[in-house]
Amino acid sequence: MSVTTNPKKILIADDEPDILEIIQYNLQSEGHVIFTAKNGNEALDLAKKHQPDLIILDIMMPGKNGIEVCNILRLQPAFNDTLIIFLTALSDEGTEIKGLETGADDFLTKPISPKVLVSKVNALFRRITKDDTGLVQIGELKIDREKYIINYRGNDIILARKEFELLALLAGKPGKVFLRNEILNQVWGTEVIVGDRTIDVHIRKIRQKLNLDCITTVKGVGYKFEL
Amino acid sequence: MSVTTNPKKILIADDEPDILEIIQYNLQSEGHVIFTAKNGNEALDLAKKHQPDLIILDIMMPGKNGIEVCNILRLQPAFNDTLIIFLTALSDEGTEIKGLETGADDFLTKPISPKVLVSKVNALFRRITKDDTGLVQIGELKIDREKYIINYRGNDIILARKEFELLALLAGKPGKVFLRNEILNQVWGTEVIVGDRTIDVHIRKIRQKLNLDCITTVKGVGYKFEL
DNA sequence: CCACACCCTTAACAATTTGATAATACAAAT
DNA sequence: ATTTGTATTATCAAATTGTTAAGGGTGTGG
Repeated sequence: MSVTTNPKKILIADDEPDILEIIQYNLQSEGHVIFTAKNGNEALDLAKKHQPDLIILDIMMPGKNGIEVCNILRLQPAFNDTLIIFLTALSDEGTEIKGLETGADDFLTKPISPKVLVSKVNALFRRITKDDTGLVQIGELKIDREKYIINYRGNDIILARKEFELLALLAGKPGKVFLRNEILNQVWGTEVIVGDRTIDVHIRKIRQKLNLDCITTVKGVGYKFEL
Repeated sequence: MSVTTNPKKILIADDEPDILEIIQYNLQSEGHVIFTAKNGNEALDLAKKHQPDLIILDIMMPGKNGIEVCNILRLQPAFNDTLIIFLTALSDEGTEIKGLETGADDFLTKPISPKVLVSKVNALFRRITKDDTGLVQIGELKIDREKYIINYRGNDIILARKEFELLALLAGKPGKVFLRNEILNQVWGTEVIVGDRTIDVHIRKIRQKLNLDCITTVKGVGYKFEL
């Protein structure tokens, strides 16, 4: 269970203290900030006050129930981007659909599995947080697969396609020695056949352009990336 | 069952024809465009070809299973924004968590309830569909998607439809390199087939009309927008 | 209905960049 | 010294993109 690098504000509303506690504990372990409410009205107050990124709402609560709360929130533009997950004891399809159509983003049925809860929460955050998964960083070297850019100490370095793919491959697993065969398969594909010296030449160009001793030759085996 | 105003491309992969058909039927009724695959490899091919907005993957499939397919897709920047839902017969918590951590956005367990399926799909689309204010601004460049108008430093610039769509696409994610394939799919659609030089010509016209060095060529890969 | 303007695509050729290879030099191990 | 494996460099062919002009299609105003 890793600590999230990007902590979020999460509001949990449920009338059962046990549930509240177990959810709170597990999401706090992920590094998030938790607020708890015991009923619908309290949830609304806290939501307005703290503008959480995610609200976990039990459907069955005294006072306003979860769906009512969700409806009220969704009417306010301020909560357009707020994620909402419903919680319910009933594995009732009708309720579930109603909840989703009300504007919820997901649904959890009790009994709750803490691991599933955490996974779902992370999945939702991953989607709305624009964390470019195409970005790899090793020390001061950044590799952005999406932008096709290598950046070292703030300087952009232009690599040709094969060079880029080769470096991206090696840097993807720093320390791992890639056999020449592996490299050929990954970068050139299994169809193409190229001569023995081709890889060397590209490695040389990368070393030259990066002007950085980061690719080590393992004689008779292959190459590895290391800072 | 409302018809969606914003049709999406959805790829479904499952080895059971019945499941395939029932999902296809229900999502088609919502107005979406459906592609189907019978196994993992076929799914990968179709995904590359059509760049769907959502992929529904059965976990248990001959050849490559759903999780493998997901892993492969998530490594490619072009599929960063593609939604992925897993499908499985086992209500196996371990598998579910593994799937979500692989980069899936949601999870459905068989037997599938068509209504829940549709609700979940809609919930996901609702969340990611950009709040199309129709107005995008990058630096001193304003793009009004509704009025089809480009404005740079106060001067309106008239672009033809294709030119506009092309620029709007690139400018939608500044810095990101769009593969020629991606561009073709987004601007021309998957049906139309145009020659190799068509994109270049439009790019040239945009560069000319904007008289601004904002579109960079990444040889062998594609184009990107940057101010 | 015609003339005109404009959009999209394509063909043809120019310009550029890339990637593979050969030839040669170097280094370490046997 | 010889063998094995890698580094370096220059060179050339292939791949990719840029540019221009031309033709078909569509719409508009007279």
